[in-house]
Parts: sequence; structure tokens; C-alpha cells
Amino acid sequence: MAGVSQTTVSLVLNGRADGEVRISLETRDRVLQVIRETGYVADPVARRLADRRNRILGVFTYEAVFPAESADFYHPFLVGIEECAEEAGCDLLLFTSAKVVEGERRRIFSSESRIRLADGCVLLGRTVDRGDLARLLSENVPFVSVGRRDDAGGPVPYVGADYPRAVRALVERAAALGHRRIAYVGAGLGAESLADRLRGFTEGVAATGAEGVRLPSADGLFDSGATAVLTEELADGVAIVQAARERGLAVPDELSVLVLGANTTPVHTDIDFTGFHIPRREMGRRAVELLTQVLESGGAPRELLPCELIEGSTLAPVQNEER
Amino acid sequence: MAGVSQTTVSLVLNGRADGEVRISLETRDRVLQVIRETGYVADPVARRLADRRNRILGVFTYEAVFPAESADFYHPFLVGIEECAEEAGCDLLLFTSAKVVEGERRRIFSSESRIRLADGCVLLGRTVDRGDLARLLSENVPFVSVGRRDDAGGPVPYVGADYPRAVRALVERAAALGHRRIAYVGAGLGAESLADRLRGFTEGVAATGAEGVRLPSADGLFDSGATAVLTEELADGVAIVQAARERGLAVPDELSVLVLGANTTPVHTDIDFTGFHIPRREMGRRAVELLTQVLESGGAPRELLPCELIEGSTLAPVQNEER
DNA sequence: ATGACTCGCTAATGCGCATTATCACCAGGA
DNA sequence: TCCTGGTGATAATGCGCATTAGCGAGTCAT
Repeated sequence: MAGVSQTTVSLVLNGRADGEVRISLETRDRVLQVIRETGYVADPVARRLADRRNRILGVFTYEAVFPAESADFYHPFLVGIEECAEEAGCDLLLFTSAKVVEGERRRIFSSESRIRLADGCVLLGRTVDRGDLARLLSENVPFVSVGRRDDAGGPVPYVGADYPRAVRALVERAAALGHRRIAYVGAGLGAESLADRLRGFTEGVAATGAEGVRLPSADGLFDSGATAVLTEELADGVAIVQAARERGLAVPDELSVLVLGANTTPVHTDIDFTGFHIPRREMGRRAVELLTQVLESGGAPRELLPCELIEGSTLAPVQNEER
Repeated sequence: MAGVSQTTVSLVLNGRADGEVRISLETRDRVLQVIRETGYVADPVARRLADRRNRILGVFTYEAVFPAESADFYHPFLVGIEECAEEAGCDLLLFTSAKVVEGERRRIFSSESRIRLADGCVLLGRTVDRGDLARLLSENVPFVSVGRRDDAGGPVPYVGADYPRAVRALVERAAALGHRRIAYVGAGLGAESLADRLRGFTEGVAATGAEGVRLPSADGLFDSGATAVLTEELADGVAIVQAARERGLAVPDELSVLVLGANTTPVHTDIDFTGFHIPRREMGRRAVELLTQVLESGGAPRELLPCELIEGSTLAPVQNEER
């Protein structure tokens, strides 16, 4: 329509009419005019095949994003991801097709995997399959994990929350308030995020000289002699407060209860727990920023974002009287 | 690695080794073996370029999907959309890049529009630009709108909520309880969904012989002599109940307040309004189903889903005493 | 007039796949 | 021997773009 070659259109479209290749202003305007009239848009697929960027970022989650159960978990991250993608002019591809078998969780790699359609990918999930990570690395798929991940045949690019620092800070606070015997309730392993919390705890008690008590569940808590307890799960925190009150133990005066941010099981409470805030939205934003960086210059950037401490009202100075 | 041609691999990979084309079992197994060993996955981009199908469904929204303000509105639809896409083995592409200018709403068509990357597109929004709709139609972009839309140079494929029927049913209920003067508070125009509500109202009063009073806002309500009021917005409903109580009017005994499902302004209330439920999730599901259908056989399917009436506690028989 | 150079554009190629037409081979019948 | 038919594979092509080498025309200096 403009009486020029496909090449010329391509050049005009990509603003490559500078330096090496030249297109006269006249021709350029003619092409642009026709493009405007017809609303022509280059096929992104062909574009991508010819090895140019798509401006599409993949978002992989092991569970559905929207349903209520997982929405609470994923939502804050996604707010940040969407914000940042919008600013970067990128579209988001949700890999909803990844479920092969009903009842199972999604899989990153399947025979029909489309991760490669995206320029890069943000990985979201409480835990991530180690094999998947290793394969992403070895196949050179550009990606960034939201949440710290251990090496998987190589360093994994991630943006995580600085749990060790946050938990340690809480322990130090408790110690400063006179607590000498502090319990940690939770698995402390499985996911990196849990291991990190436990590490923060261990470091904290070591640094303050307090005595740390590890408990897999809240069961032995009241016999442990602890005056403060840190719990991974919000739900556990609620349960502990409940149980304490039933035993006539005042919270926080007789038992301080700190919550370490995990919120797997949805639970309602209006208790204003002392603990910290996981900067989920910021993590989402940063993940996209790092992904952009990876796309441009490669590498495996790793970053921990600080968690803001929440004052709350479940931490109090230890009582002086012996229990 | 298997000592065969690219063609053979393609055939094996796509299970095309039947009927027309034949591959010996021996060769097939050898190829499959290598595929398993190497974890080879066909490049989805090239695949799409070659056969013009992506199994990617676009989701266009005029505002960001995730942030809290719009999340309440979009979320239920998206649950349905994701569910259905997962079942259909499709990925979802969120057009987050559509925002060209900060502060403005997104646009479907821009110079960089990537809608065509998806096989088809689901359109989500309180209102949709008529020009955009017309262009989608004329450019033959397969799409389905969530929410009924007026023709735009042709019939627009949609799945909507049957507001006329639901509103009419509410009017009839009110009339059956003795209400003879019924008010409608709201714009009743602008978006199709509002026009549909108003139409249901008009039909309802006509059918029952009641007297309909239209009010653009709640202002003149208490002078109108209406014993029952229908309001588009939940927020308005809350405000009306509040105002009524301040005037010493009991709800529902002296004034029935029915809410027509719109929930633009987020508002907290524990009033159990009589009204109806918009089947948002089901609309999302159905939209994807219709889109699939459009992709397969074209056409412009249009469908209205019934709204379930909510009994609630803000509708009561009219008092016999004259006011 | 001839070479050197610039300007503006295009032909040709490749990306990785799906698809189609075709080919080499062997067996069996005339 | 020649033909037919079936079997199992492949060479070639195109999808729509980006990229690169190169071409014709004009300009300028020698």
C-alpha cells in the first residue's frame, strides 16, 4: 500500500531508521500513514520467532491465582507485579494451562509448556520444585523467583524477604524486655522461608544469650517455661493465645506471642500481633525489575527486602515474679 | 540424536502417526526416548507461527486487575475465567501493557497492541469503549464481552446478567406485598447494565400496575411517597437506610430498600439487603466457553445468565395505615 | 570521465515448527 | 521383467517478521 518493501516497513516500525540504515523522512511518513490507516500491528509471534523481545512476562504459580484460598497469598505479590509490568509496558502471561492432571498441582515443564513464549518468567509459590528450578537454570530460561531459593545446580535469581534479620530483631526485642527463655513453634524446614525464620531465631538467641526452645507444634509450649513464643503461622498464634487464655495465662503479660508473618491457613482474628510485615507488593515489583535486568544483562541477582516490624500488642516485658 | 528428520520428530510429537502418515513403532519409540532423555519441548512460538493457534486467551480490562479498588469488581469474574481456561488448557494473557499514558485508562488498540497474540480475548469492564468494540468487530478479532453490550456496527458477543428479569422480579415481589409506589434511584443509563436495570423496573411497574418514580439520586426520595425503593448502588442503599433511620423511618417496616447488585464504591455494611446476586464467577466461566465456541465456529453468541434473588431482610409488606 | 562515496532502499535469509508432496524400498502378481 | 501397491520416511515449503549484505542512483573530487 505504501509501495515499499516489507523490510522498509519493518525498519520504520522499529524506528531503526538511524545510523546504519536510512529511510527518507518522506517514505517514513508514508509508511506511518498507512500503518495508522490500517491499524496494522506486527504479529508478536513472528516478531518473537525472529528473535526480538515480546514484552511478555510469564507468571507461574503452582496453584490457581484467583480462587479465594490462594488469592490471599498471591494477591499482594500480583499487585506489585502488575504495577511494574504496566510501567515497563509488558503484558502478563498466566500459565493457567500448566495443570495436566486434575487434582495435582501445576507443573512448569510439560510437553506443552509455553514458558518460552514469554521473554522471562516470575515464579510464585510457597515452595518451588527443585527439579524445575534446576531445569530453568540449565535451559537458560530467564526468570526470577519471588521468595529466596537455595541453589539448584547454580544460584537462583530471587527477591525474598529478609526473614533472618526480622526474626532476629524480634528475638532481640524480646530479650531486651527480659525474656530469657524463648520458644519457636513451627517446622523450621521444608520451605526456604521457614528455614530462614528458624535461622534468624537461632542467631537471635545466640546473640542475646537467651535460651531457645524449639517446638514442632504448640503442644509442649506451656510446659517449656518459655515466657515468649515465636510462631511461624498466624493461625498457630491465634490458637496459642486462645489456649493461654483458657489456662488463665494473660497475653502478653504472662506470655508474649510473636507471629512471623506466614499466613497459609486463612484465619480471622482481631488480635494485634507483634511481628513483622512481609513486603509482598514490593517483592512483586522488585521481581519484575530484576527480571528486566536479567533479560538485559543476564546474571542471577539475589536480593532480600527488609520486613517492617509491627509493634503490635502481644509483646510485653517479662514478669519478674517466678512462675 | 535419534537419527531421524525434523519432520519425523514433529509427527511423533503431535501423535500424527496414524492414518495418512505412518511411523514405525520402532522409530517412534526411539524418538520418544530421546525426547524423554533431553526433555525437549517444542518452541511454542514457532508452533504458533506455523499453525496459527496459541491456546492463549487474552483478558482485557480497562483498569488494573489486582489493586484493591478494582479487585473486588474483577476478582469474581477472574475466578471463573481462570477455572475455565485451566480446564481448556489455555493460558491467560493480561494486557497490562495497554496503558499508554499515565493517569489515563488502558486502551485496547494502540500502536503496540498485542491482542492479536491471543487466539481470542475476553473483555472485562463496567463500560467498554464503543469505538473499540466496533473495531474489534470489523477487524474480526475473536472476543466475548463480559456484560451485555449494545450493537456496535454489528452484534457484540457477550455473556451478561439478566438484569431486566431480576429487577422486574423484585418489583413484582414488592407489588405483591402491597407496595403501590415504588422508587428507582440511580442513573439508569450510561452503561448497558444500568439501562437494563431501569428497563426491568419500567417493565415491572407496568406489569403490576404500580406507580414508578424515577430519581437520579436519593435526594427527593422521602418526599416521593414511595414505600419501596430500588437502588442501583449498594452504597446508595446503605446511605438511604441511614437517612431513613435518622428520620425515624423503620426499615423495612416503613420503607423497603432493595439493592440491584452494583457495587462500584466499596462499602462496608452488615445490612442484609434484599436484592439479587450477580453470577459473576459463572459469567467468567461462560465467557471463556463462548469464546472457545467463537474460535471454533465463529458467530456472535449472546447470553444472559439469571440472577438469583436474595431474600434479605429489607423488604416487608407495606403498612396499611396511611402515611 | 572515472573512481570514491553517500543515500535510500530492497532481495535474500533464517528463526523452529507443521504440513504436503514425494521418494526409496520391498513384496507380490502378471 | 515390469508394474502395482503399500510402507516408512524425508525434502521442501511457508508462517511473518528482523536482519544483513548489497544494489542503483546521485554527488563530488580528481
